[in-house]
Amino acid sequence: MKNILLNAEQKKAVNHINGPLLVLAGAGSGKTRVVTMKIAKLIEIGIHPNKILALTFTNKAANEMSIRIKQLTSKNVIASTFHSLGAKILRESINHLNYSNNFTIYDEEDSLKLLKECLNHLKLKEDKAFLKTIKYKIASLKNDLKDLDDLNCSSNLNTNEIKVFRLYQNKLKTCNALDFEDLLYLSVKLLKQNSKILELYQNRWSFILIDEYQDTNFAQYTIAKMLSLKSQNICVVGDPDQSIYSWRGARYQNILNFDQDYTNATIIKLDKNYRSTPTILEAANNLIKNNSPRFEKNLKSTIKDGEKIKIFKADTEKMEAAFVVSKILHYKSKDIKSLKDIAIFYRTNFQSRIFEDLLLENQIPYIIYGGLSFYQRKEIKDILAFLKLIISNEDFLAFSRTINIPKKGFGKTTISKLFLISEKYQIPIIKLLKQFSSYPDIRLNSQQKIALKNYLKSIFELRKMYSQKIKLDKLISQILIKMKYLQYLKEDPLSYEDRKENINELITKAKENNQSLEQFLEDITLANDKTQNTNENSVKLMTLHNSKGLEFESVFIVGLEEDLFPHINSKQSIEEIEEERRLFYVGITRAKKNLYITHCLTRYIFGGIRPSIPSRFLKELNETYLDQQKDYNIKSTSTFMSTKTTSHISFSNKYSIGQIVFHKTFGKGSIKKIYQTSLGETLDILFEDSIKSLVTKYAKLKIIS
DNA sequence: AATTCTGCGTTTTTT
DNA sequence: ACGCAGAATT
Repeated sequence: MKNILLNAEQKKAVNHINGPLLVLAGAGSGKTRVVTMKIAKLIEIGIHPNKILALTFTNKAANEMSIRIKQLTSKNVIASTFHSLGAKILRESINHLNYSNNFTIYDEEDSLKLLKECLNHLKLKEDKAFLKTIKYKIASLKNDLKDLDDLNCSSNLNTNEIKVFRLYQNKLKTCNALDFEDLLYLSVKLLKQNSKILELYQNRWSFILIDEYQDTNFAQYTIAKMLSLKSQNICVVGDPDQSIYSWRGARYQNILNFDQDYTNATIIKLDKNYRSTPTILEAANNLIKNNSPRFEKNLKSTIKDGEKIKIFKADTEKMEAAFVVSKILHYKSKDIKSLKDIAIFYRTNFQSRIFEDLLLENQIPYIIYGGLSFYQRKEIKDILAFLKLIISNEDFLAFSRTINIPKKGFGKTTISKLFLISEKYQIPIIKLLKQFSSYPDIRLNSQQKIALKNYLKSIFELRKMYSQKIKLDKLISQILIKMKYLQYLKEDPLSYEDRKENINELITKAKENNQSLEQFLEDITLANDKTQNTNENSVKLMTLHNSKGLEFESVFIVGLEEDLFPHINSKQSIEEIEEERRLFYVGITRAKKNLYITHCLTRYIFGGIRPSIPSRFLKELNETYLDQQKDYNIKSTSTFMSTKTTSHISFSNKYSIGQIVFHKTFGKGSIKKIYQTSLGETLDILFEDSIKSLVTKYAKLKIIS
């Protein structure tokens, strides 16, 4: 054990074996290190790896932890999110709750669609605001473990909302599906209801470690509590000042009350920061003091002081991006920093676009973390829906998504009616349709009848192939053929190339997959792999929320404007403002050496230019740590501003063979062939490892030489 | 009843 | 600028 690399407090935490332990760890104090080293220690003293359960908040964190533990001990330890843990427990044991073990998991979009179906069913207006509220309320009730049966007295739901909740829960069951919250809610229900099962899991994991404990909600807190009740070996690590998920039910009180929840708890504070310069850290400490009451920390840097924090006031969001990109170009051109050490953080996803444009113009590789995930794309979800139908008779949403692909006269009304009939007879939707002629209330026109028969025929052919153990990637290719999916995509030529490319990527991922189809689908729903390409040496773009747990040499936090950050929807209460402030605190403390903070005087938003007021948080940063940037290298900006205009200039002779072009995902490539297709001018381009055919009017290309 | 058209409102953060 | 829900059209 390389305890030598740990300080006294860290060692204490690592060497604490039995009994509840709370590690209050400030930003950059090496908390994840402590968790991984502690696990290594447990294995070293002879605890079987299977007995250890490490819980994290994101899949990325879970994966990283597994990898680090593997490196340290060459053993596999289960590191997962609470949601994956829930899925695992329920997959094994949900039959005790009268559910089927082969349930599917509905993501946010699916769950909203089902909720819409409920409103329809109850003849309630499909009002967007209402939909959002009810979704939020249902999620909150589940996260707070409120029982559906005593809703009337305890909840703030009106009678209509209660009806919707009931119906929604019923429909989920009809579809043999669970939503995200169910994974936690039903896990608790199961563990509470069945002491044998509880004991089974208590015995399975006798050491539980939880990272980012300040972000646990009541359901997660309860799962942890129940599972560790017997062994009492629970170690939680976190920082109340980094609690940024209260809108998802997180309660930072969980970490503050730990010593009351677990008697004999040992508390260890880590207050040495190994990440940031004193300037950055002091500024962050100062800022967070505006929140009260807090658990006072005295986080001290261990590094020699560094540059001041650079503040830049831009006229427009374009200038803001230009400033950031000019700084990055500066670092790049002088080889001062590698691109992978640079990150840009923003409050909302839509802010990323302008940075993307400018980075692309300047041939700076970048990766966006988060945003619309690959698996949330329409075409991917379509294919996944077909896959779901291969293994499910019940999944109504999968049916509803696919029945009209390609268009065959099935509209919303007909589809909803079919669902109601299937509910009425309590027969799974696919089974019902297979013999629709024996149900007089299924009224279809002759075109629909033929189309439905063909659709089902294809589904059953696919099922047959599946039962004959066809490879997953081949199965997807078969879906494309049988369902005429690519032809369907061509109906929208503007998006065709992109979507086809995404499907190819899905096929590639399927090829690498060695697990069951069920597991593949579950992983995709829960794991939400959002990384787009693998170029390590690229600038990272992400929301502040996504930045938690990461660190970078140089960080740009952009858009420090009232109503954007703090966000306009988070200004109702002091609590919300304080959470926004914690979010800023998280962002600041990600920076190791250089921190830039920018804001604009005007911003183009909702299709119009609006004046922006500097964020209140800027005033909360102590002047002594700041350096106002007056100007920046305009020269480089104007260059790329002009290239932007030239890129709009005409097409005919724009490209020639042998030219080098740059593409966001594929990188640099040379043009091998130019020809016309039905979609217009098309180029075959040789990229690093492959030749791609790209249609010039759709693919974003930049000519390099 | 489905598809096509059009004008309106919309954008917080994520498992 | 975009998507989506109602209106107009088939």
